[in-house]
Amino acid sequence: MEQLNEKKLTISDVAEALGVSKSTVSRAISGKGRIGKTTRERVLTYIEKHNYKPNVLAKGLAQLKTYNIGVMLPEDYSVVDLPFFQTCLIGIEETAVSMDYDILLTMSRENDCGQLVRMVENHKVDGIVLMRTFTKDIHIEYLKSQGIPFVTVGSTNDQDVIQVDNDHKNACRELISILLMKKLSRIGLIGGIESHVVTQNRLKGYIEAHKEAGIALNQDIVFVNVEKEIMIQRAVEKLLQEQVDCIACLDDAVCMHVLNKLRKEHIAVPKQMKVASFYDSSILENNLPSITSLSFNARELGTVACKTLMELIEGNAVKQRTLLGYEVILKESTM
Amino acid sequence: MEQLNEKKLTISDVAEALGVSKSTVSRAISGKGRIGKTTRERVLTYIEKHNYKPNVLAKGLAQLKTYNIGVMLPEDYSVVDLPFFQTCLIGIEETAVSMDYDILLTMSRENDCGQLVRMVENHKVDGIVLMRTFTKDIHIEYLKSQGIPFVTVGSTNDQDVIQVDNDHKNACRELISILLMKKLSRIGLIGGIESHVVTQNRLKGYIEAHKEAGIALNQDIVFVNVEKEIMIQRAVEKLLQEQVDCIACLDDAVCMHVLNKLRKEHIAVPKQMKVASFYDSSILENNLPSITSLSFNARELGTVACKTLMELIEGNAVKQRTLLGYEVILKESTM
DNA sequence: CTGAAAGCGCTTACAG
DNA sequence: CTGAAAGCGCTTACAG
Repeated sequence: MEQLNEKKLTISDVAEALGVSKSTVSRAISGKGRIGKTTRERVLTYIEKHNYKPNVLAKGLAQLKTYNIGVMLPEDYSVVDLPFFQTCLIGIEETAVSMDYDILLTMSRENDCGQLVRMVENHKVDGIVLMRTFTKDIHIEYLKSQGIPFVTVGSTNDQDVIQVDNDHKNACRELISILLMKKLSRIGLIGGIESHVVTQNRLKGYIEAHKEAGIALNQDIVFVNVEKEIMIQRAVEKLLQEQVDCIACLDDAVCMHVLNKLRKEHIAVPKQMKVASFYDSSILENNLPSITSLSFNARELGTVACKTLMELIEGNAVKQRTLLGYEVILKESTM
Repeated sequence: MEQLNEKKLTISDVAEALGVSKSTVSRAISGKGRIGKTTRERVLTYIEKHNYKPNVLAKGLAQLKTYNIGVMLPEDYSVVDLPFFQTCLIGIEETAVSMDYDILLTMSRENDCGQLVRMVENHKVDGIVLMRTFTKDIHIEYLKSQGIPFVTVGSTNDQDVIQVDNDHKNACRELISILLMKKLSRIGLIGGIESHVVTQNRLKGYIEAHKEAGIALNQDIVFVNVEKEIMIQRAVEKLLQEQVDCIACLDDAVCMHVLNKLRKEHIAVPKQMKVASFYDSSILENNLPSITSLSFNARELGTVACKTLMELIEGNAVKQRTLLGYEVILKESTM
């Protein structure tokens, strides 16, 4: 590490110093091609000692690879979602690094894939992870048109897209089933953006759980596309009028607002109203009472997404859709 | 955009199609070197029409540049800090992209600079932005030893390090001064990690404000290194015993806990106790009462940091330290 | 098992 | 103003 100002070693330097050809050095390092065991070890010892590191750029140029994967992070996500993306990103990064890849980060907005186009056209990445999906997704359209390897974190209905997601439908179904079994037969739903595939999957789970329990669905207690505080408050008011037993929130931001509203109305949780959330961000962590919720392993999601992308880049076959598990965490708010 | 499966154009293809040399094409694109106006336009029109994009890898290899900057994000930050880093990152990204650079993202832990070393040794970046600094910072040590361009977001006492930060000392001084002028002469302080330079700067501001107001400092109402909930609760108890007029929190996570504790103790804010925070994350956004706090422009911070790094990479002189502004936002909690 | 050579797609002195 | 050539640091058929 003392090599301040010392010029970086190249493969030629190593070859010259050892009296072998560049090809030999290259083979010793990559492990590809036939090479004598002793030669190999001489090279390895030398580069170890002199801290030679190949220039990934040059390597990439020769192989027409970049050893970068692009990660598209939504630019506009809220505090609630941040920990999820952060943790997922850690999973991606760890996996990438373990395969000697790096992460090229870029931000996306729903209707602008300029950054994505730029990254692809500039030949800066070998593949891409899309961290969010829309029902009509121009990013996906573009990537498909280019034939570049990519996977999405989160589901799409597009059968051609390689995707990795938590099993939101079954997670939801299970949580709602449990609540229904607790004799909470009127479970209100608040939150979620309808154009997000995940919202649709959660709704499916909600519906299935009711079907399984033989309980009729009541559309009047389902409030989708409700995200702003005022709208949430109104939704809660209506749910109170409808005398639901429990309010299930599509995410923690919504849940937070629901809890605030209930506090204002002097409705005690869980005594007078049960509450559950389909998400478990750290934002609700310290709430009293503690909140029953679904829990997902974001890091694992990142890991699996990245591994899948790697397979894709290397031309291996992968599952078109990978669904990861979930946990139902029962806490005070539904006791 | 219809070029699915069509092979990427290279500079040779363009040269051949136009009956000129590769050098000419290169010059037309880069704008470097003498070139005839008409030739130049012919080339530009052609590449525009056929959507030719230079291979940045090859360009980089020829120039020994990568057109990437590395951004080190702390891996372990909390919900409170996330929006800050996120917004700052957006500023960095926008600036980088505008200069045709990309962001190589990596995570750091306090005592592990493995990822950083990897990124540098693999020749993957032309410069680096460190998103967080420590008083004794191995990342900084390493980068200095390598002589690679880098800037830090956040302050260091190291005079050799190019740094960009908000003026936390003066921000703090001004907020505390205002509070002191409001006849709140006993202002307790809670939170902050002493080894962070920012904490030291905030403390300096706190001290200066007292000096200017001619009010004696009282060490008994200053609680640094208090981060966990239980410790914060104890600190609040002690501050209540000491009968302070106001509690100033080093950040919003701490403030959140302070507010919870006060609520538990049935102390009304602001009636019985004023509260202020040195930070304005969105986490406290919806609090009632609204919380007086300092406000910083994270995006601008990112922009300036990135611009500074660019100058550095291009070998231009830059200010060793750039201090950006702040706002004091007075709200209900100190009324 | 090893080497010489061509090539990846660009840039940049050097001639002309 | 333009071109031929060398070079950036690697990889990889092709010979031997």
